[in-house]
Amino acid sequence: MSFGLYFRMTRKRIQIKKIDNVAARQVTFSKRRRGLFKKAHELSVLCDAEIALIVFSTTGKLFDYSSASMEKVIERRNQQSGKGIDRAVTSPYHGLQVGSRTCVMLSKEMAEKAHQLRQLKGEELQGLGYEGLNHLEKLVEGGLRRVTETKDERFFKEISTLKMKGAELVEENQQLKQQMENLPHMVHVQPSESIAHAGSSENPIQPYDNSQDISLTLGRTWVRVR
Amino acid sequence: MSFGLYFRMTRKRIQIKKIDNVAARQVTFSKRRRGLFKKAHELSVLCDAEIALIVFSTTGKLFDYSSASMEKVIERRNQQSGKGIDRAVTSPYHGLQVGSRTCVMLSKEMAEKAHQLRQLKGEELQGLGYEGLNHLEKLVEGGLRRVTETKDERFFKEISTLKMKGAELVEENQQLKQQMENLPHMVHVQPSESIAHAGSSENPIQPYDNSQDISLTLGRTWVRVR
DNA sequence: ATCTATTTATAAAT
DNA sequence: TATTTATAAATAGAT
Repeated sequence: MSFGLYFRMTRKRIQIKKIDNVAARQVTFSKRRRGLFKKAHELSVLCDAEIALIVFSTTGKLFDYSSASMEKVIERRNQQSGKGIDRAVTSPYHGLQVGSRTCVMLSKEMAEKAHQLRQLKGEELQGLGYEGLNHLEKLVEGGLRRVTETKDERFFKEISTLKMKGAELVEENQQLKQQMENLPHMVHVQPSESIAHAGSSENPIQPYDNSQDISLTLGRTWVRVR
Repeated sequence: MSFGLYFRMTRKRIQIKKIDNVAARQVTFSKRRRGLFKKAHELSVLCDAEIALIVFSTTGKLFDYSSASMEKVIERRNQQSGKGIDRAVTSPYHGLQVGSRTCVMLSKEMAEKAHQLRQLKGEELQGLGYEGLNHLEKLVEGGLRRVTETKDERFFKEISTLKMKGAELVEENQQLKQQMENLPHMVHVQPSESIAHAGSSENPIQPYDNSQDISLTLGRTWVRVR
């Protein structure tokens, strides 16, 4: 047996996108389906979880697994995710006067606010009928839109600020270079690799104050400060 | 450090039985639940399978995943597992061999793809019922999400690139100032308000290439360049 | 949460 | 379809 005479291109990492080759797709489906069901079972046993898993192959074949009763799990989910139960109480606080505030009313209002807040986060939706859910959805969509807009505004603002600052620095550098170029060539200037710390104060050119820069986060791709 | 003085009993194989320790069980639940959902998603993408996965933790918390619409998958299963003769309804392509593609079929598929494309743009929605619209909505939402994510990634990348460029400029700036400081004070340097354009070339200090910087930028706590 | 030694899953070949 | 094997991914236990 010889080592390293040829390189195996096989058994490599794959990307998670639809497998084009039909045969390969079926093989993978078969293997991974087994793996998935095994993992589902293990999770249910190890952690005492209730699990329902339904898989349809491309060809329409059904595979399913449930730690208990499929119907029971599905029903439990239906209740939990707040479907079906349309309480007649879509607006329980109808008729309350805002002006006449007692402590009792305030605490009720507080509770209601908390409830609304949780609903905006997608919780406690059981009491909502179609109308209510639709209204809530519109509300959240609007919120999402505004959040995104705000975020984008800030991105753009930051970027344009940075561009300006960058341009200023470029200009200043050019000035400095220009000035050095125009100097009598008594001293030969070369780029220095290490930066002697300038503890100066009387220098006509103010040393750059980098006291804040220590805490500058440049994200993942941090600059190598040579 | 010494070798072989003790044997690690850790990270060993585990048996698939309910984990007694509550804390450990919760940790495992969290880890394995993530893994399970990931695998489910991968299977749906790789093999174009339709999947529904419902998990209830011991504490009663619901986690679910569906490659399409949960309700649709469940409904499809109800039909499939309940009756035996449901094939014709659920899969209109049943009986067609994938391999035997004629020109007619290809053109049909093409037309179908074009139709789907227009639906993704919000057109030609007449033929869709509740389930179809819901599925489409999920699809478009997912698309929106990915577009936003991609956009954000680029923003961040640009910002960090700009920060790097900025840091380099600052450094160069410092070096230049340092060098000037160390020069014999024959020439008095003062900051000029107007910038003479430096058309330099023989300068031993490489001029900063700002040809790209027009479209670049830099960070929030940016340096104050006086 | 983060780190790794190990186990487990699995892609490609057979 | 099952088996094999190199490699990638998941994860148990520790920190």
